[in-house]
Amino acid sequence: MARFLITSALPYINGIKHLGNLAGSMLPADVHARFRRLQGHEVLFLCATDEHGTPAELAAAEAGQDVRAYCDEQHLIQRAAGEGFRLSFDHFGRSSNPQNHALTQHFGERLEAAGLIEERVSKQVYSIDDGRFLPDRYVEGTCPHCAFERARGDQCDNCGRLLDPTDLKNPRSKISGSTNVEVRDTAHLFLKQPLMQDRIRAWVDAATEWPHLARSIAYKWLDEGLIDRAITRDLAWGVKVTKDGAVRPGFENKVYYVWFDAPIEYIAAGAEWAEATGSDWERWWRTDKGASDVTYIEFMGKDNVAFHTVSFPVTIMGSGEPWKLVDRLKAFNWVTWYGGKFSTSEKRGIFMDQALELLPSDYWRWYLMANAPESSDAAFTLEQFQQTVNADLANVFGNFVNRITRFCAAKFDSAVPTGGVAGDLEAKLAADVAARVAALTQHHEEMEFRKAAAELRALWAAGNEYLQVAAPWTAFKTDPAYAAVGVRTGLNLVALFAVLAQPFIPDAAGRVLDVLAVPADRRGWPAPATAALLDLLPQGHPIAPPDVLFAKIEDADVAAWTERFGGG
RNA sequence: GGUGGCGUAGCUCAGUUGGUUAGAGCGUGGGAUUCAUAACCCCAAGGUCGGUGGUUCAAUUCCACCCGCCACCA
Repeated sequence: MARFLITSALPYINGIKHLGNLAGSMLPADVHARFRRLQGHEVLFLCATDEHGTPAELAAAEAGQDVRAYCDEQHLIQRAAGEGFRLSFDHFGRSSNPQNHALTQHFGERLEAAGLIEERVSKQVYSIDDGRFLPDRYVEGTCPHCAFERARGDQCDNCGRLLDPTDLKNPRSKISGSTNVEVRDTAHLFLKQPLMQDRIRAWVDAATEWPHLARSIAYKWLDEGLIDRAITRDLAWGVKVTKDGAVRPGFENKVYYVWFDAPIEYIAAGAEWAEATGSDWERWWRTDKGASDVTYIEFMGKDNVAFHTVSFPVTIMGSGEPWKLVDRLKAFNWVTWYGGKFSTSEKRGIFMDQALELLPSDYWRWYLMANAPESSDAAFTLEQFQQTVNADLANVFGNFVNRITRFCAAKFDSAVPTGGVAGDLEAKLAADVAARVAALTQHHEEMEFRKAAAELRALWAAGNEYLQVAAPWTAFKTDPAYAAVGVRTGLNLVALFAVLAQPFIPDAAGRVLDVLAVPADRRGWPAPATAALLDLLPQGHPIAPPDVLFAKIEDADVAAWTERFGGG
C-alpha cells in the first residue's frame, strides 16, 4: 500500500466554475483519487477556493457585499457544486482561513531569513477617491503612443504596446472612474527568484516523469531567466505581511500577493483537514515528519503550469525546510464551447450548477473524461455530448446491465444461476478481460484519461459481444446448463464492469453494485492477473434488476439546451 | 509583436523513432439477432494525413516558407 497526496488547482472564488474548469483539474483529480483509493492506497485529496486578490474585492463591491461575506457565500456555492459532481475531496478548504495566513507568513519570513526577500520602493498610481493604490489593469487613460483613450495601465489594446501605468495621460480609476489620481511611492517585497534559478533547473532536470507539456513550459521560463517578483500588493483583503510575527512596519495597508499565498493553501488545506478530523497533516507534507514515502500529484490547467513548476517550488525550496514537492503533475488544455471559449462574462457555455439541473453528474463526468483535453484543446458540443452519452452509457453499459439482469429475473428466479461448466468461449472471454483490465489499470496509473475511458468502453462492448455469441436465451431452450453459465458469466461481467467504472461514474456504478449486493470487500480494484475477475458473485446469490441506469438524451433536450445556452 | 502548440476520414480524436493495404468511436449504408433503453453483434463505404517547396532510394512522419486556429507573455 502506497500513499498519494493529490491536489487540484484551486478554483478562484469569483463565481461558479464552468465545465472547462471542472474538466481541467478538479474532475480528473477526483477520478485519480478514486482509482487510487480503490487500489487500497492511502489517499489525501485536497482542494480549496482561492479567495484573495482584487477580482474578489471588486466582485464583492459589485454585489454590494462585504468581501468576507461575499467569499463565505461563494465558497458554499462552489462546495455544493463540487459535492454535486461527487468530487471526493478529503477537504475543500479556503485560502482565507487562518491556517493559510499563518503558513503564508511563515514562508514569507523563512524566505527573508534565507536572503531571498528584498524591500523596494516603486511608483504606483494611487486613487484618492477610492482610497487605494490601483493595480495596473485598473488604471485607464490615454495612450502616450497612439492617443487611444481607453488604454489599460499594462497595455494599449489599440496599438498593442506595453505600458507602465504612470505613462498614461489623463489617468483614471477603472474602479470608480475618478480622475482624482496621483503617482505615489510605495514599498513592496520582492522575491529574488534568480538566486533559486539553478536549484529549480536541477530539480526540473530530475523530473523526468513529468509530461512533455509541463517540462517545456518550465524550461521556457528558466531559459528566459527568472526575475525578481513583487509578492505584496496594496490591498486590504489578504494575508497581512509580517516581520518577526508582528505586522511589518510600513506594510500596515498591504497584503501578500494572491499568487504567493494561493499555492500555499495546498498545504494549509491539509492543516485545515487535520484540524477538522483530528489527523496529522505533517506526515503528508513534511519529509522529516513521515511524508518521505508520499507521492504528490498535482492536477492543473496549462495556464497554471509555470506557477506549479517554478514559482511555487521557489517558495518551497527557498524556505530551506523539508516540505513535500510535487512528484508527478498532469496538465490539461482547455475545453472549448463549440470551438470558442467558455466565457463567464458573455455567458457562453454551461456552468457546473446549470449542468446538474439538466442531468446527473455521471453523464458529465463520463463525457468530460472520455473527451478530456489532454493533448490539445477539446471541443464541447451538445450534439457530441448526446451521442457519446447515449452510445456509451445508455446503449453499451446501461443496456448490458439491463438485458442480462432482466433475463436472469425472468428465467433464473433473480438469482445467480448454479451449475453448468464454463467452456472455451468463457476461457477466451476471461483472457480478453484480463488483458483489458491490465491495460485499463495502466492507463489509470499513467493518468491517461481518454485512453482509460476508451478501454473501459471496450470492456463493456466485449461483454455485449460475449452475450451475443453465448446467447443464453437460445441455449435456455436446448441446453439449460449452458444457459446458466452464460447468465452467471454475464452477471459477473456486470459486477466487474461496475467495479471498474467507479472512478468515472461513481453513482451509477454504486447503484449496480448495490442491486447485485456486491459486498464492500469485493468492490476494490482487481489485480489484473487474478483468475477471479469473473467470480465476484457467489452462485445462488440473489440479484434484482436496477431501474434504467441512463435515460437517453433526446433530440428535443438538445434543442432546448441549445436554445438556452446558445450553442452552435 | 515575441514564444510555444495545433491543423489526420462528415464529426471528435489516436498514430506514424521516415518504409508494405493510415486507426478508433460517433454518424452513414448493408446484414444478423430478439435477452435488452428500436438497444446489442457482424460487415462495408469514406481520407492525395492544411498548402508549396526541400532533404532522402522512400515523407503524412524531418527541414523551410505560407495559410488557418489556439495558448502564454509573470
